[in-house]
Amino acid sequence: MAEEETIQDEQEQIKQRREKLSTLREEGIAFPTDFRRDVVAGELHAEYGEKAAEDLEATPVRVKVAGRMMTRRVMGKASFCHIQDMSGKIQLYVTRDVLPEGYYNQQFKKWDIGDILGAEGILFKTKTGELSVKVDNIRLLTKALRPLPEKFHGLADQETKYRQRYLDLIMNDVTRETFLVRTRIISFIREFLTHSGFLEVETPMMQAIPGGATARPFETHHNALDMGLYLRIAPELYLKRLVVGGFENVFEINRNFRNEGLSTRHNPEFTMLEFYQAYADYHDLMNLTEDMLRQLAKQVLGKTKITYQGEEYDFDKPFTRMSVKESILHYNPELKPEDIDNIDSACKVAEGLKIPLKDSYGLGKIQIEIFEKTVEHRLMDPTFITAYPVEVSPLARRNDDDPFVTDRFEFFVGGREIANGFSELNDAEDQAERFRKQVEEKDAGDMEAMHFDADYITALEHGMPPTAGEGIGIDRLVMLFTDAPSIRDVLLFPHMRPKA
RNA sequence: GGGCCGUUAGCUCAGUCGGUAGAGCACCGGACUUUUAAUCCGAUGGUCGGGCGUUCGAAUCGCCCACGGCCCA
Repeated sequence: MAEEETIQDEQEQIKQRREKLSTLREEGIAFPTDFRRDVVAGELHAEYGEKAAEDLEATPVRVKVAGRMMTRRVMGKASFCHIQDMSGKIQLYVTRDVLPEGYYNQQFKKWDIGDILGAEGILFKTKTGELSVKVDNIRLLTKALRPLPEKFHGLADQETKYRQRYLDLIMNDVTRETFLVRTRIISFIREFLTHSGFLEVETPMMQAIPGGATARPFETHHNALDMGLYLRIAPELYLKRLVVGGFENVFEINRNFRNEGLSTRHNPEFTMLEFYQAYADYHDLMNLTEDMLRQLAKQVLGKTKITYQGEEYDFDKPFTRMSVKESILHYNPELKPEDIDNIDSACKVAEGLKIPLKDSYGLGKIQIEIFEKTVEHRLMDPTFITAYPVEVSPLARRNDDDPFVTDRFEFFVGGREIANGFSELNDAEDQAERFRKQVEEKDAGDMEAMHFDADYITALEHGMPPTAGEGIGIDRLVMLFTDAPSIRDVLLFPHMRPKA
């Protein structure tokens, strides 16, 4: 059966390449490991790209390069090819007469596009001025058995780009650049927070009680302990335990898991930055966020006007700040404050907007439904929305002047939520009461409602200093900065259904 | 979950009214010592996503399924 599949799988080109490999095996070591390069393509272009042909001739530079052969143009006794390494491409000029007798025809010409080569030679410029290596020693380091996608159109099929990301990375510069930017963003944030006095930590990915967010968790099982465990939906409660423990400023950049549907904005596992700062409040975090994102744009993209899907967002001008209620009234000018101030009129507004309501919804939840329906997608330039109702903020500190809302904000760009932060609820008794409310909702059938985490309450009872905390969705931030329409474009290996 | 679109050679794509499947690139053979989508000559390559049905005959029409994309909930 397996044999049958193999035969089916064997395309003509793969067969030919297997035969070439078989010959290589007979001739010696088919997969050598002893070649060492001394430079990568990007360094060569940076250092010698601007040099005149005469200068390169006057002081010969000898280099060893390696990479995947991406193109080849054979013209009788001479050939050009490009090899690609992590930093870019460099052209090789290979001629028959400087190689050992028979090597050019019997070896080099039998290699295929996609094979991985090591080459040694002198830098020079071609007639058209392209920096190239005049090769006098070249070896096949790895035989590729499968052909690459077509050189001109590259790899366009979305599904293959996601399922075989390595092909996408080989063929598409834009894809490579996207993931380089992703890494630069994460590096910048790590350095920014570290330099601001935050300590990077790691907290459990497997939790007995999944806390810190309202979402359905993945469940797993620990065999030796014979107990159920959950993949975390957020690190929040553990990070705040660390604040109780005296690690006053901490951050973690790591994966969260949520057992929900997939979309252009949702992947079951996604990367989150969470950070906590003691002796600070949510205003301090809004300021920090604004500062960090502005610097991030400058440093990573070299500009503060970001183009996303044809729209431009300015990170240079001060970010807008308004409350949930203000934003609802601002984007629904026909509404008066009293229309959303009590549950009966708010229900009418929601019904007018065709928002399905549940009996369990209080005024706060209804306001948020109205906000999500009429405001969220219109928050284009960077905007902080503040004063979220207590009802939808079970871990946030109650506002001193208006106990209906919390000292909380969310941050939006391009109509999408990027961050969520608040002054932390460090009143253990209030927190216990909020957990009880959540458990009631869970018992009433809300699969996303929180568990009661007694251990966390105990931690709070030991005293957590006044603290503000925030989470930033790294994937959505990367989407924004790389102009990616789907979260799958910024995840190296996005979740896919099994193919067959 | 619903709607729309897509799935044809290794890759990128055509395929008319239902009548035995096409191109470019890649690959194979040949020519060629500054090419860069190299060029020129010649040849090979197909489970048309899967299944069922309609039909003398299906890549094409119908139904079901799978996977993907976009939009909506």
